[in-house]
Amino acid sequence: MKKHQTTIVDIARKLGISKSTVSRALTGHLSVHQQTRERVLSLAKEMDYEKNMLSIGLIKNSSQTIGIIVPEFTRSFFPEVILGAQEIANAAGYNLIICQSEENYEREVANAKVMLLHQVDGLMISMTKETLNFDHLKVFQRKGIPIVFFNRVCEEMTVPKVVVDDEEGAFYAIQHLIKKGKRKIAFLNGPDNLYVCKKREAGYKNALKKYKLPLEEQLLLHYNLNLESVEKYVDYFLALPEKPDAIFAINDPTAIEIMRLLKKRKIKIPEEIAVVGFSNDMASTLIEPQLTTVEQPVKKMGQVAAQLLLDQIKRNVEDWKAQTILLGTKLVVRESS
Amino acid sequence: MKKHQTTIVDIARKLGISKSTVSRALTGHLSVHQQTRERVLSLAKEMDYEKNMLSIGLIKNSSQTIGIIVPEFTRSFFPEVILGAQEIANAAGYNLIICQSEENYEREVANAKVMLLHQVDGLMISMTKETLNFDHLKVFQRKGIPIVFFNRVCEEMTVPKVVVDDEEGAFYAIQHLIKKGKRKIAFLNGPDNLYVCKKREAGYKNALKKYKLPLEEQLLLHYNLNLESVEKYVDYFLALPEKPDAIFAINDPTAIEIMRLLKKRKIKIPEEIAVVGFSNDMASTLIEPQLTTVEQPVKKMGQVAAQLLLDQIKRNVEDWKAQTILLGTKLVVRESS
DNA sequence: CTGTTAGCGCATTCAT
DNA sequence: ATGAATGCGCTAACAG
Repeated sequence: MKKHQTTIVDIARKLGISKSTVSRALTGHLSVHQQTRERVLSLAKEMDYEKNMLSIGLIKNSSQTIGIIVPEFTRSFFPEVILGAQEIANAAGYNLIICQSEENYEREVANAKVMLLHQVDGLMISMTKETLNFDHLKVFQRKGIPIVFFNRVCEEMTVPKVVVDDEEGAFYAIQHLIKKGKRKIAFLNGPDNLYVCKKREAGYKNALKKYKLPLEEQLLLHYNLNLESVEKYVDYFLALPEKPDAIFAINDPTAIEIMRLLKKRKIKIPEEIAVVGFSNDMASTLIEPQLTTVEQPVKKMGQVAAQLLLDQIKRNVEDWKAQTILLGTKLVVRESS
Repeated sequence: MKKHQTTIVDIARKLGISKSTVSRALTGHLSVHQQTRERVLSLAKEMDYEKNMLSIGLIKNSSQTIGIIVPEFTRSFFPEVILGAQEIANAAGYNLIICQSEENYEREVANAKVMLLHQVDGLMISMTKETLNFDHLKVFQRKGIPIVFFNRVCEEMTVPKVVVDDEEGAFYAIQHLIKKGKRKIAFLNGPDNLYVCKKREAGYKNALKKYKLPLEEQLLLHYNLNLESVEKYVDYFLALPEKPDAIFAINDPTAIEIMRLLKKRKIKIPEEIAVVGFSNDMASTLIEPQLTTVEQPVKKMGQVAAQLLLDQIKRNVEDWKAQTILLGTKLVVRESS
């Protein structure tokens, strides 16, 4: 049980003045006698006084917090996004409540509820891979609480979104492989309800088309992002009458797993099969051969999303703008291709 | 600007009843007419009503949130601790406010203030490597808000702490190297104001002593955990008249950096120099050779710390118990030793 | 079973 | 320059 916390009333009583004056002194109001102000400030410090944001939030109808919901943060991607968001939010006097949905729709719904309970002033979210119903997010719009999507965005909601230019990133990755002489380029994609997956698939197809390579169905596979199931897809590729000479993976963990499996099967990378990932995780320089991958401006994504959110927070609902920001990618060529 | 949010008064007015009844219906109080309850619940849903935790917190003198301050979470360690903490906290109806101090004392102080402002019911913290003054944390004790330290703990504060048994972990790591025939075992340690570093150093010394190996000053170095400076320590080791035949690193990132540098210098691992890390980061299986390291029960650390905190929250200040929990480690032998 | 009243900590408006 | 009064949204004690 928490103790009684020092309040402005406690300070007022000790000083024999009214709580209004204490409040004014504490908030830096001009019309307070210099001496009074000093007495208040010094006593406040002595009594370990801290403002109570709950009560201020109640008055201001604002908690000065921003909610962030991410699928996970055991990999480096989301933590870095959060880092960027925190930078911007803190500078504007906002704090973050972070929740992990753990790729679970029910948890995401629960998280959204938590955000509402805590009166967040805005929400940043990257959805789970299984989220198909968006009622839990539409509530925010109805309530006039702005939402910004990042990375995993919702197509059917017209709110600001921040994504990397996945299509372009994938295009350059495939183009790079083609220029390296690869002709049978497989793509182990993620689930096709995810926007990023659709976009990267579009980039993949565009590149094949531009270089007049056939789009072969058996080379374009979708999987559920569960690393344990990568093996069966790799084996499928290897069992094809004409093996692929390159594999493009939907993300770095997938690419790294593919490389591990190929190495286990004594297949030379990149000579026999080249591998390219997406996202430039820290791990991509640690493995051998080092992974060629598409770098995303991850921290910037957090910064941009947070800034968009802060902009919306200041505006009236009617003035909300639903832009989608595309952040550029960069192909980092290493040894795996 | 956020819209007006539906309140119990809005519901009460529409239904022509008092707000107390609405409140009772919403909190599941028994003494509410079945029909009234249903009308309230259905209208609440229709109007997107959500409770306002700010006002409840104000009444209950509790925000139902727990604060967590960590130095960073770009590496997998802290995120996983948080994962464990969140599991326990959520189950008990608490939410998390997470702040990163970014290894910066000033930020840590600012973070602590944020926690106070937001009326957290308890604080979990792993300090920055430069924190030497603890006034910003002692305030919590004075205010009756419990603190639990984990990983990077404060020796001079008598509060619950959760750490892995660093001494034992280091001991087994060194013992393992000795049994592999290594005799000149270097230790690249972190700053010696950190408790973990002291403990691992103790384990290192104990092992040498037990196996009657001399403690050589030039083989025991302290560095500031900034990976960029690892190179100069490695070069120092390599320039010794008698090179070490093994290097024990304070953590996995350090070990991995050491391996990178050794490989660059064409030194065979583990034949010429073995390397052992500490923490079993995800990356340790990705590099070649795979890293031998001391595994810590990271998620469990978060769970235990959160549970200790919840226990304290329930208690009166006088009944707080300051135990230090030691979590066991496990040596994971791989190819680097 | 329900309504009335008070109060959580604070900012703010209206007095003085 | 200061005090008194009001209200943010809600729960709870008290009164019917």
